[in-house]
Amino acid sequence: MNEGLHQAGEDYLEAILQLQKNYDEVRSVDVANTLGVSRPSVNKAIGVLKEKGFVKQEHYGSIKLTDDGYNYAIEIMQRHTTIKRFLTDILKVENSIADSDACKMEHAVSRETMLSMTKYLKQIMGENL
Amino acid sequence: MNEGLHQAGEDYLEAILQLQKNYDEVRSVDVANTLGVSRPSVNKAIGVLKEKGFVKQEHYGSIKLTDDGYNYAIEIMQRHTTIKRFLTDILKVENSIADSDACKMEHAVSRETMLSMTKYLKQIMGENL
DNA sequence: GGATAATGTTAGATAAGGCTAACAATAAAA
DNA sequence: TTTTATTGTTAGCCTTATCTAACATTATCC
Repeated sequence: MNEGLHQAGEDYLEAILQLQKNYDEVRSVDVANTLGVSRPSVNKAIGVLKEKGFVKQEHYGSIKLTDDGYNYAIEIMQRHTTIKRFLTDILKVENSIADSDACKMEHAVSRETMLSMTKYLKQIMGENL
Repeated sequence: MNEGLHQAGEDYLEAILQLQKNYDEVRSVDVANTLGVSRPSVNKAIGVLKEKGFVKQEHYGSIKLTDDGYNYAIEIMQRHTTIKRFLTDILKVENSIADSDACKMEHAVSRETMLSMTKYLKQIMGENL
């Protein structure tokens, strides 16, 4: 239980967090649309996330993050935000490319590097952050 | 033919390039040891790379990169080098972490971002590059 | 040069992550 | 409140990437 997830699992958590912020119920069809996968794929993925204790869902019910799932999702989202900001503000990468790169990089970067990146960003951008 | 590869395929090409630089014959057992996978896994992966025209190998013979494979491998290696240098020299990430992060990031970053990163690195590091 | 070791290959299994088709349950509309 | 549409679930298949076990081939070493 509660091991780390790979890219796919993290993407699901992140999508659920986003939807949870905008709507009071997270439906699996919305997760499917957000991620561009089929409903059965969501179903299977949610099953795994349930087993690992990141998500809860009753039969035919809506999807909810557990505390662990929420914390995990928040971390991924922060990574995304930080990396994207780094790419746009420091490296001057165009917005949409920065976003899609951040999507992939957020799963590849260690905690140590994330910390260094955050520190650097603060140091360079200062008030403009 | 000659489509792009995913992480695994790129890792194989990169390993082959490295071995090719250090030894005159690239054997699949060495690729296996380099990447920490089994010989059959290498065998199968090489089969795919052959189909895609990145590698050639005769039955029971040694592994060689095609021109396409070489160019591809060089690009991956350059990404690795650039990202690692960025992490160590700009973000001050510790060497071994920078290396393992670069290993993963090299497959996740767009050409555009690589260009920006290279430019930034030159600009900041100047002569010390 | 023949025994032994190392390497390459094949076959078949497993796991993750995706899909479609079909059915079940719920929600929406008439 | 039926009918219809949408959504959730299940079953079964595909692909990728890995593995082990077994066998084939090549190298190495007396």
